[in-house]
Amino acid sequence: MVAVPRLFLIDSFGFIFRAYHARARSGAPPMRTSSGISTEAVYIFHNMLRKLKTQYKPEYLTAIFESLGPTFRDEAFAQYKANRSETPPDLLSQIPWIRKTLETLRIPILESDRFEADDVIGTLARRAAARGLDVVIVSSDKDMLQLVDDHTSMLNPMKDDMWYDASATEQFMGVKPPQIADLLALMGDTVDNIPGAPGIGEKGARDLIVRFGSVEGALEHAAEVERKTYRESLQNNREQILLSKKLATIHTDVPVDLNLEALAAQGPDTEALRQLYRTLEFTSLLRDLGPSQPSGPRDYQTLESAAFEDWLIGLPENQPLAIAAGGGMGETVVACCAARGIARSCVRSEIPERASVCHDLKSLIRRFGEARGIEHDVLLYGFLLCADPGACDMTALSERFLEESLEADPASHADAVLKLFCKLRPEIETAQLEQVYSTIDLPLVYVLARMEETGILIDPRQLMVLSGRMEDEIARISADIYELAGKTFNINSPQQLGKVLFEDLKLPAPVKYGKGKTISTAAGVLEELAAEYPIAQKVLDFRQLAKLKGTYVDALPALIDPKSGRLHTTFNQAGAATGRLSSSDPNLQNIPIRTALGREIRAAFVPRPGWKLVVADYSQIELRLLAHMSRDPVLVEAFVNGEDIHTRTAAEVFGVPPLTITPEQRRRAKAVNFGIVYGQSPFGLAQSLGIDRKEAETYIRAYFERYAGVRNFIEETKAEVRRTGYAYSLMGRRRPIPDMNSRNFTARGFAERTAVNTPLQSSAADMIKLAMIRIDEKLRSMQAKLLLQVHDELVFEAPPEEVDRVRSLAKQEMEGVQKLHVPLLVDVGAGDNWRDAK
DNA sequence: TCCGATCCGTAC
DNA sequence: GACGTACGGATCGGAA
Repeated sequence: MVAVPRLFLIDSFGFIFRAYHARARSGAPPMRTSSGISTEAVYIFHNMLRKLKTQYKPEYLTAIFESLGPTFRDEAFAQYKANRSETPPDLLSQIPWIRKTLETLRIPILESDRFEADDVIGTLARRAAARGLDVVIVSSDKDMLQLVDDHTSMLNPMKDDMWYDASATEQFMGVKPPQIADLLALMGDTVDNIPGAPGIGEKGARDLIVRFGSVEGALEHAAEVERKTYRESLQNNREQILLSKKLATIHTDVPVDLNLEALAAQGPDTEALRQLYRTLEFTSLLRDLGPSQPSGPRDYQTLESAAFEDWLIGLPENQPLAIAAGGGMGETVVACCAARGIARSCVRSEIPERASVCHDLKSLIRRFGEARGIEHDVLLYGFLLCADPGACDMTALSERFLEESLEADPASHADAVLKLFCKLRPEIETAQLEQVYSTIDLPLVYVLARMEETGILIDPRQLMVLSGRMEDEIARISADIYELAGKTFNINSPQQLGKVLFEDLKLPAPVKYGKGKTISTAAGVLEELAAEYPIAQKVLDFRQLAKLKGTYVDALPALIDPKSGRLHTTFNQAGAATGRLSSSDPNLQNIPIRTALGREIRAAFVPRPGWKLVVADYSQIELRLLAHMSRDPVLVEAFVNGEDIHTRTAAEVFGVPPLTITPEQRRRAKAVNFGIVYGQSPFGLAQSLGIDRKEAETYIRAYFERYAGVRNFIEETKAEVRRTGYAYSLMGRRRPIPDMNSRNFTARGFAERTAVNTPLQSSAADMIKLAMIRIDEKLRSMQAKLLLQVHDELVFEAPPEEVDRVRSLAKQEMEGVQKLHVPLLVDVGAGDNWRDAK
């Protein structure tokens, strides 16, 4: 006997909903990638599909969806089965991935924006059966069983691949398949919002349908029903019951075509599948696929200038052109990629105006002076999506998003840049990150490029003098330490130092040993010993001097660019997970300020001769953002009234009038405020204040009693991040926080603190970036220059006649950058060096 | 000889 | 274990 070909009809949303809710009910934490994409439903759905294909080898199959295009998000999908609780965002966000999965598995999607999936399935089932096919409905919805007949069966993948033919259906439901709508009409279905007959449950409904054959039969013979509640329910709810049957009945005659050729089973697109697994971090599936083909551009030519130019000119108008630069500064190779696999390279010293896509626009601008036409920077795209500073160089982006290792030549780079653009740009749009990109990150590139190019002047002679003095002091302190230790050793080696202090000299070792083999000699440990053991204080003094000398006093002069005579840092826009900038080579965001010696170093940062440095810094920006986001009345009031926030906190926590607050009380309140922003624990606060945990606990308790709005904000923020997997800034920048549901106590605690801190730090970062863009715009018509950004501070250089304008411009733009529920305050100062300008 | 891990300390 | 975000210097030990 020749087997009849089979058509599998997959009830996609029904399966997805049930799979998702089964997991949610189980209380298991949601499955996410390290970048925060929810993947649980995708994974389950994918596995179901794969099993379906391998186990049953259907000749034809298709996945039915409810609706078409982007509207399904807002309308059809959200309202799918009105009684279902609102679609959780982490399920909604998986729908595009599920569709992508179907595409890569080459399973055709059928959807209709006008008819319910049930009706489409019903209609297709009947039409296929009429053409002599066997139909298998893949669903976990018992409503579907009404479609079962001699040619149509149902497979429930949620229930261990239970098969339902006509007899199994009758056994399972207690009625024949055509009677299932009748059964549901009486018993109702809360999930599908079918009211049913009040007072008649599953058992009663089954008995009635078996006895009378149908809803209509039961209604007609209602008077014969012995049980009073049933009888009256039938008699009194006639309309509702008939409506229920209408709702429960699946239509088999909606106008959809059955195009069998389009539904023929095909093998998956293996390369796309590999990429998908990579993105979704389905590592075991990835392994099953085996190794990928290495891929550079297939068509790669090196051209002479003229031919290269001709090629560029010949490219279609709106085709994206990716660019990458290679070679040393002397011989610069520019490679362009116009379409996948097609790259041309040429030795040139400028960026073609035609180029529109790159990786790290700022470095191109620094290198070539200009890069006019570039609108897309895949470095920034990648970072906006994953907020992982370690994942955004070309190598990491290729690994992470393209599933391939990157080859070294510029043409392969250009090729990969284009591929990344094609992949990341749509993700930026679906993640609603386009706004942040176009209003903040992209325009900031040009501002930062100018700042780096300008650089800042330091006075090396001042530092040389300082270096000599420190050298002497270090020698003296070293001698003292060796004297006290009774031998010489390398004080810079924590290992040797620990042995000397805690083994040779037998100082009381810290309770907490270092994680590894060494005993901690950290400052906190030494501080506790300093009062009793002079050597501990000496080591602290040594450390401070050695640190400042090595890291700043001696290092900075060596980094002066001989061409400009200035220091040119690199600002990394993808350097901090919160969206803050980072600075390196040299890092000018950690120049000392706290100690007198440190301030000496700061004093070596000077304006060009005759000019002034102007410094503008936000006062308490993160606490103000906390006030804004939490709307805590006490915190808001304090800022609105322009109070000293730490004094006010002290007054609240200690329960006394602000005027009676002692400096020590204020100090403690300040630590509490810091702790709040960083997600404090009693232990951390105790540590930072040198008090015991109990006392720290009483402060925290008192704080949250007085600032209940802050406590609510913290709890709500954590809940939100737990639910969505992301922390967001006010501007919509996001950071995946994957560990909120970790079973690992430490990892979860860390995630929770990050979840609270990130919205504050990210929003502050976005705000100062926006202010920089606006200020830079106005500075274009002036001589003054923006030189540095240090998270909440901007440093300018201005000729004397522009100092006042720069001061007021900075203050105005920074304070007015964003309207909050509390005022923003910016302090401005000017002076002959960085220390004195503050 | 180089490179990464570790410890430590600087900034906001 | 324990308070967020970075960068970098010095040491140390293993790999090349």
